[in-house]
Amino acid sequence: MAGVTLKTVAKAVGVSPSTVSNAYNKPDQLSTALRDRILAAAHELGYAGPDASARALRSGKAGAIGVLFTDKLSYAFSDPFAVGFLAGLAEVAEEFRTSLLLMPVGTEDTADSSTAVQQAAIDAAAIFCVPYGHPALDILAARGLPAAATDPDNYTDSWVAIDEVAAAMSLGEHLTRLGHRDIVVLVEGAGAAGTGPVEMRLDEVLSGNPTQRLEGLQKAMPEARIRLVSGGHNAFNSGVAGASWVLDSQDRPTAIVGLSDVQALGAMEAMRVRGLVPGRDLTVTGFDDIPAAEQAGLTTIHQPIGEKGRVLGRLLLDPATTERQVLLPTELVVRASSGPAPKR
Amino acid sequence: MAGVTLKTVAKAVGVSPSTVSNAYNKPDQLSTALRDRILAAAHELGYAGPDASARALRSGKAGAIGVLFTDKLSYAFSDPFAVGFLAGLAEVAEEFRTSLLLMPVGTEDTADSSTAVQQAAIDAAAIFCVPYGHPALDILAARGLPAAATDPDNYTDSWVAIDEVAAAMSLGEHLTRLGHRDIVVLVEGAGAAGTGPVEMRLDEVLSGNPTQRLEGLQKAMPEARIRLVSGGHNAFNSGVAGASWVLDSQDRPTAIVGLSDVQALGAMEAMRVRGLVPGRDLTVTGFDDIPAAEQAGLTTIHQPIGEKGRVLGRLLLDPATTERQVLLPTELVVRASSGPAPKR
DNA sequence: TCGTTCTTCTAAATCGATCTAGAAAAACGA
DNA sequence: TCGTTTTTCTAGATCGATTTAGAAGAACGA
Repeated sequence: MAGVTLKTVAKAVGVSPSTVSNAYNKPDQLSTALRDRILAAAHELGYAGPDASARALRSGKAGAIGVLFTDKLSYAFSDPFAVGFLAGLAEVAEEFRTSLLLMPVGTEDTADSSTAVQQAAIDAAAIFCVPYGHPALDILAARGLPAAATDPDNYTDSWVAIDEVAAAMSLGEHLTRLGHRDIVVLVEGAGAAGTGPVEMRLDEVLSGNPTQRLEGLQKAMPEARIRLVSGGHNAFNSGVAGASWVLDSQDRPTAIVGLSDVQALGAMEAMRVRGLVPGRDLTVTGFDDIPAAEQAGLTTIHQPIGEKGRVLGRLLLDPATTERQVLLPTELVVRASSGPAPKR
Repeated sequence: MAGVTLKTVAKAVGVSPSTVSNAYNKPDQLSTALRDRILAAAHELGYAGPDASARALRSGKAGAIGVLFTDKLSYAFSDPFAVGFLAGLAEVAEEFRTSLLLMPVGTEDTADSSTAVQQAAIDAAAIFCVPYGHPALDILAARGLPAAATDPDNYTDSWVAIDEVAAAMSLGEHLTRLGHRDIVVLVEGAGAAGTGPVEMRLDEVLSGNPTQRLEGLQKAMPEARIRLVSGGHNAFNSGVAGASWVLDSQDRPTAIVGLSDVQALGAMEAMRVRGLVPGRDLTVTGFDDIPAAEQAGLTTIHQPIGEKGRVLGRLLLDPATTERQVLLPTELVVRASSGPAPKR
């Protein structure tokens, strides 16, 4: 069973290894009769076709693109935004007969993160929300693989993104129009588990999307008091925790802005538990417009999540795509969760 | 930049290729001084470390496990059950420093499905809800890779599953107790897109989970009239479509049983649109207990979704795991969507 | 001082295919 | 019939590393 290679088959049939290889890869390079004979012999010997690693080595094509995540891989699947993005990417990958290799790169640890990125047999890499300066990016760069990112501030010049600042501004303007002058922003915190929600300073916020979204908010609400609170990493529960902490404090804002929809949905849940109605008692807004946002009636910034994945896929796989940098449109979607600030 | 290999580095430093290889893989096989010199030279030359394909070929380890899906890859991400399973699998994969290679295998087309399964450089395969007899499984078998499945009736003797029949029976008994004698089961249909919902015969239902769940239902409800309806593949929209068709028909059942939660949730949506209240006007039940089921108040069969992935991961990666076949527990979770059948 | 054991390093084989260049045979045109 | 093209097949180099067995030198104990 084991140890059956091209050579074994070649010897059995009485042809050269090259011919057997051709039987699999270039059917028009040999007569049909011989090809059938080879395939039959291969089947009989239990030969499963050319070895993947060997083929990858020789031909230089791995038939897979890697997807880099900062977070643990398990988070990736719990985050609807990531899931939507992956679905889009997968669609294009399928089209090009390419598999998707998911690679967690850890948050900061160089030694660990390197292994996956270094050892992976891939043709190209999709960089999904990995902050600038992450060690894995250097490793990737060293490999010289084509890469495309979901942020313009990444090391590669291929990316698909949205205008985060402008999007956040339109949200900020919406809040301003509604009269909000005192808001709390739920951000993703570095905070270790168990420490509970904490108030953060602007400079503590990691780079990437969050910073730009904050920047946009501040620009659009220059007169507002903006506080930052983190309930943990980017997840529903963190939103619940962060918002609960805010709601139970002596100093409630008039609006809670989740920097992602999942956090905002968590905030809505925290309100529900306390008998508060989003949009009436307190305004809650999100970011991204994941499917659940619509059902929950969450005011948020819509961005074409699946399309982001699809465009990135084409950036990596489709030679016909000449554009290297794609900016997708966003739109403020006003739903029931936002309402006028109560008079003071 | 390109063409920098182990040899290049070796020549530059003036050592043998083996030594450079050891510098990366067996640091204790050479002096620290030399190792540093090698690594420095490598960095300077822009060498990104041992080539993944070559390493995989020589050492026989790809550092990845493949995940086989029947459906299109993009569906995998839209299905909460799949997502939960993947999250669990990913957790274990991470632990073992292994990446996940997602491989769609198409529904039936041999030629197409083979490519991914054949070309993938993987150490083992996770077979996720791929029906028995699927051509990709034969290809996989021929490769002689370790494999584990989410169904006991698959070709490999490693699997993690639930007792589908028993689980379905407990659901059937629940419905019987509530007085239901006329039910419609929403099944996944082969139906091409655009054909609209159709009534199906039992023998038209594909093998695997669905058949067993139906079997359990029938066993527990011998006197009931059980009809099968398909609104398409396994998705929310299909549930909406199938249920709408049923609700608008002249011959409404007293209960709609989704063979998966997403279908059941679709059915609830179809009811909502029509002003019907699940549990009062009509009973709706699901299967799997995905997160959304709890929020929606859906009566369903709970199964440990994430754990299923974790166990499968250990089956494939953890040499310490001796068990080959794991049966996970299930539980009927009664929520608001099921209620007594109206008196006739 | 001499054999013995470590440590450090290397030569050459090997993993399993694909590719290039070209030979042998068959088909073709005039 | 003879050169020319096309079809069919092959030899041998090559992709880039890892591995095995062992050499050279250093350290060690008695």
